[in-house]
Amino acid sequence: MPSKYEPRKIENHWYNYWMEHNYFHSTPDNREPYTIVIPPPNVTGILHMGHMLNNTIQDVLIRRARLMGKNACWVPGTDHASIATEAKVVAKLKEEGIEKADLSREDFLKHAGDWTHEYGGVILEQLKKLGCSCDWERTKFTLDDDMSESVISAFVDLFNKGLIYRGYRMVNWDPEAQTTLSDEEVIYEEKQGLLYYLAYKIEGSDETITIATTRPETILGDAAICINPNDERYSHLKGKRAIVPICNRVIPIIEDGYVDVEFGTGCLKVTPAHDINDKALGEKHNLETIDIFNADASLNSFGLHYEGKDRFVVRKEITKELEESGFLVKTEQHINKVGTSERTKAVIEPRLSDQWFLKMEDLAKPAIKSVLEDGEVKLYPKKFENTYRHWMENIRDWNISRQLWWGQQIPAYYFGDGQNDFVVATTPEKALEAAKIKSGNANLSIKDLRQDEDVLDTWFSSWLWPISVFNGVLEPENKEIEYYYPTNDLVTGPDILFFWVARMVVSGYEFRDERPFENVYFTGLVRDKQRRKMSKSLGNSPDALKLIEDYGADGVRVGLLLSSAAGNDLMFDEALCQQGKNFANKIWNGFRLLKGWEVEDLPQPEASKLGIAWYNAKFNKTLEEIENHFSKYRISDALMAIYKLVWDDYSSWLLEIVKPAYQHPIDKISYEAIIHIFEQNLKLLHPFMPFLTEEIWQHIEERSPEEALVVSKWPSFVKFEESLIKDFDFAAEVISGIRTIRKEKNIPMKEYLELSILNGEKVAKDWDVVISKLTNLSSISYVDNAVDGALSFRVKSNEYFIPMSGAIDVDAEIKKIQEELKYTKGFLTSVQKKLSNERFVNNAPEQVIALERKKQADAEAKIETLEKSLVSLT
RNA sequence: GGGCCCUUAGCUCAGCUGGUUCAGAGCACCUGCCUUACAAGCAGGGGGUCACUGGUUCGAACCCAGUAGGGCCCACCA
Repeated sequence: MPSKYEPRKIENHWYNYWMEHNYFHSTPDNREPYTIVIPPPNVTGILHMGHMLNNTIQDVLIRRARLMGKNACWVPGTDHASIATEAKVVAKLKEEGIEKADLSREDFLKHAGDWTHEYGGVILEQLKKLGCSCDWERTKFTLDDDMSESVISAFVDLFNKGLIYRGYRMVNWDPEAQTTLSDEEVIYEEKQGLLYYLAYKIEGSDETITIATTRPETILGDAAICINPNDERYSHLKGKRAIVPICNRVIPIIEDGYVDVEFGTGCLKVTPAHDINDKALGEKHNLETIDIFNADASLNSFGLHYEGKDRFVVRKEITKELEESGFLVKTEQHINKVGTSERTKAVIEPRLSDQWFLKMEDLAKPAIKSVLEDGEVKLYPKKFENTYRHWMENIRDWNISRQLWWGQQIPAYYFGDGQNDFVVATTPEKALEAAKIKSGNANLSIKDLRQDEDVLDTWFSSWLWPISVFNGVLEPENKEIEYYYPTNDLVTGPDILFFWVARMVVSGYEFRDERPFENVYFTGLVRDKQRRKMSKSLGNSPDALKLIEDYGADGVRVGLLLSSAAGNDLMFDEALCQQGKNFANKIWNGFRLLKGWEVEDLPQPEASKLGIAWYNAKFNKTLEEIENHFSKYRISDALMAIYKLVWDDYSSWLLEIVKPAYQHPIDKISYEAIIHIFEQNLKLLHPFMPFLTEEIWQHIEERSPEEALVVSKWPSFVKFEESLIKDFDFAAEVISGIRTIRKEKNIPMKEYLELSILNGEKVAKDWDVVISKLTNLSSISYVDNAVDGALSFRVKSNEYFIPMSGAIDVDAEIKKIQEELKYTKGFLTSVQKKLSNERFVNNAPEQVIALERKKQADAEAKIETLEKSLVSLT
């Protein structure tokens, strides 16, 4: 057996083994279900650190649930990610010299489908490398036929309920992807820009009026100049008209309290087509709306000689022209917030267009109540409830249409040119039926129907995910959905709280009248050591598969989990994976030790018996802690508790206690107990380190497939004697004291020491055998007086002596004791002060007072011991 | 502009209901060990005015107020 654990050799083997025996597959049965739906990654994405963290946590939860005898079901899948994927496909086609505009919708979808086939699902294969125990037979893709049908059916349902409407609104336009975006998909960034002061001539006079704008290129779409009615500087201009520079259009000067007299010059230009506020002003004052942009945000014919040029190019050029013709008064530095597309990074343009919206206000109500009042859905960490509340209570209608092809096409069918000449139906056939009725024209045919060109927002499919993966939209009463829904835990990043989590809660109540999940665990962002976000452009994101190669999947899992409290960002450092790998190796070697033992029918040494009894107590105490951590989703704390249990308590203490002398056999009773203990440890470790633990488990003895660790049983808590742990801790202090003396005096381990013990701390002497074994003592004796010519140390009020041949530095001993004495006296004083404070004695709970009394007694006893020693030394 | 959160050892973070010797853990660091499971290891050790100021309390890392610094979310001010 190699002395180093070699993960590469065994990981694939065990993953295949688990798959062959179908351990990850779940079907409804009598057991309690435990369900997680994966946050579906982009179908063409590759595994990054965020996925690794996120899915490791899910796997820990699901594997633990499986061990606890629940029917664990983890549904994997991918998301079609319409904007991102379509953008990638468009770019790829462009490279091949094909323009999207030259393709038919069908051809484009075929290209996109092929692309998805080629790259899609890579990420799922990578999850397998990480050890994720998903039920792969259930793998879903948000564009699968049944998933799409669910989406369409949900759309029709909401439309029929009057919750979906079509509206001509100002929306966020991504000129690069040439689609609208929801408000959530727009990211505002502060950018240093300029505030341009432009002078407009007043009609029929030489006077000018100066406005301030950040967007001089939009003057060609101006519909008015607006002043504050209370602003006396401009009151003489009321009712007059101004002339827009360059295009020389005459526009009214209007008044509105909206204008802030403090900002800029106190008057502004109104461009209803290109600003949401201006649009409101335009409607209020009945202004003309002049859209000067094309879909790609280049100027159209209203742009005159700038037609065809991008808005940012025009901004520069028009500034120059305005300057040359004297309209530009001045410019000022100005920081403004610029909206950019989450996906393409393009600067967003507000744009008026026909879009589909979902009314959110009423839908949000049960979702607000559920999370914030009833606690039916719990967020971890809790602080996200505030964010959730704020968004939900100020929710706005959701723009669900996208001007893309890659996605579910909106099931609206137009039969005429009028505003209302359309019907909504799940299929063209049904649409035709409806259209015949609505139009009153029984001769309509399918050919007369035009389906809406737009597709639905990707999130409009993923918000149904926990329901649709179990076909709960199309068949609301099927066995699967009734069994698995509501799911238990959701693990995801806080960045999609609004996009996805909140909307799933909404859809859960709308479509099933029930929460979609009980607990939401938000992971933090994975950052690099310098706290920078991991990103492709920075190149600071390590290659996930390479990490698994280098440290083993278990090592990486442990590394990621060790320092990632829920909701806290994780500063990733490969050293963490190294720690995980070291831990794996530690466990591996613990196993090698057991394997090397020869077992015989011998009487069990007292030390082993005690050690084992103690460890069992310690194990159960730790198990209690672990359960507590899990119940609060403190996954890294749970792991750390196991880490210390296995490394410190099991390896460093227990194994040393029971380890037989070199080339001696171990007694059978101890051996069997240790094997059992080791197996219990492996069970606790399994959710975190599935590969290593299964490998060892199967090496301990021959196991049938049913006996695999992955489907074994999580240890159940057994009551334990606290006193065992206390006694051990005391003994451990004594051992540590002796080791310190060995170290200070450079006494090799091989050399025997004698130990004399003075005094009466009521400590079980049983542990003497353990102390003796771990510190190599030739004898232990109890004495009534301090021992001369010995080094000493104290634990509580016990004093320990180790006689030394050769000179003892008495002065040093005295000094040491005096220091301890000083400290203890100081401590005693503080305790006494507390106890003599009447208000403390009267107000503090009895327990606390009793404890202080105990502290006092302990300190007094210790002082007595110390003083006696001093006397005997001097 | 509004809201939320954070500041504890060199680093990353626990510290749950104010009260156990409460000032902790892991890593890093220092010292000594190739001791026959493991140097990816063993044993031992150092290290913090709990951001600052004030208040409440018998008692504060923990509660309250303010100050400084950091972060996140939301919002249409040209």
